[in-house]
Amino acid sequence: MTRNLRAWLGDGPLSLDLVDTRLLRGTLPEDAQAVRKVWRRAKYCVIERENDAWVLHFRMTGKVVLERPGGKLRARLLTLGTPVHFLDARCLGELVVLPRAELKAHFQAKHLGPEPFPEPQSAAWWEERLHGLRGALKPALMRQDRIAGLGNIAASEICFRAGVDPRTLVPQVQSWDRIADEAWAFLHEVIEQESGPEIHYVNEAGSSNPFQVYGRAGEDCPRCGAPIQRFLQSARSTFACPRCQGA
DNA sequence: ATTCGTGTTTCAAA
DNA sequence: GTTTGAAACACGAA
Repeated sequence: MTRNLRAWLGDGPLSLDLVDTRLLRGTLPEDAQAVRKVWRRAKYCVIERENDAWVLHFRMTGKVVLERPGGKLRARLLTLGTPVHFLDARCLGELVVLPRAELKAHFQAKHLGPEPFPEPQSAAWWEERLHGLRGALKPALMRQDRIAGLGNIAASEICFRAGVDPRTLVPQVQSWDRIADEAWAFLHEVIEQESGPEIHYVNEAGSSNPFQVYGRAGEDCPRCGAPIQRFLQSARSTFACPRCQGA
């Protein structure tokens, strides 16, 4: 979505047409300031204009699209060209407007860990990032203050691809090398997969499930055919293969 | 007809 | 310091 926004917004004047006021945190931005830069940090997308910055988060169901919205429209991003629609069925997403000068402090306050992508990281790096945690691996992978940007789906998929039981306690994890490789591979693949004009979420009507285990409880494991299990970890659904992952 | 569950984060409390 | 649970929200499915 950050790539799309960068292309769609260009570097001309940008204005906000706020449809649902709950989306906005902070005061209404000035009209028509030029876009300087569009970038991503963890799951936040940042649009820097001349004097301010818009920090977007899509939470569970938010997305930006170009085409006429089929979903709940919460805001429009207006450029000289085609408007960009911020859709969000549940409206848990947010658009934070703040002076550009406050951007650094804004992110520092979030205590986000380093990025696992696009630069690949080593086995030692993954182990070090989760060092000191005593709980299960999968919730640990989702700790944004340790490693930024992995969510519930990524955590399940990475554990599966690495052949590790998501309930393995972090101190007991052996295959950091597999985790390092498969985490990068998953992120790379899913970003390529989702590239295009619109993100399609798994639960939306008519969308297919591109994942190997997520959302596939009861289906056959793509590697060994055993039925995929679903269980809860920290109140989030985990999907795993009982045979491939010893789960 | 209620309850559940949901690509997330934050805050309080155990 | 680490881990868990609830809340913000809307809505289809169980």
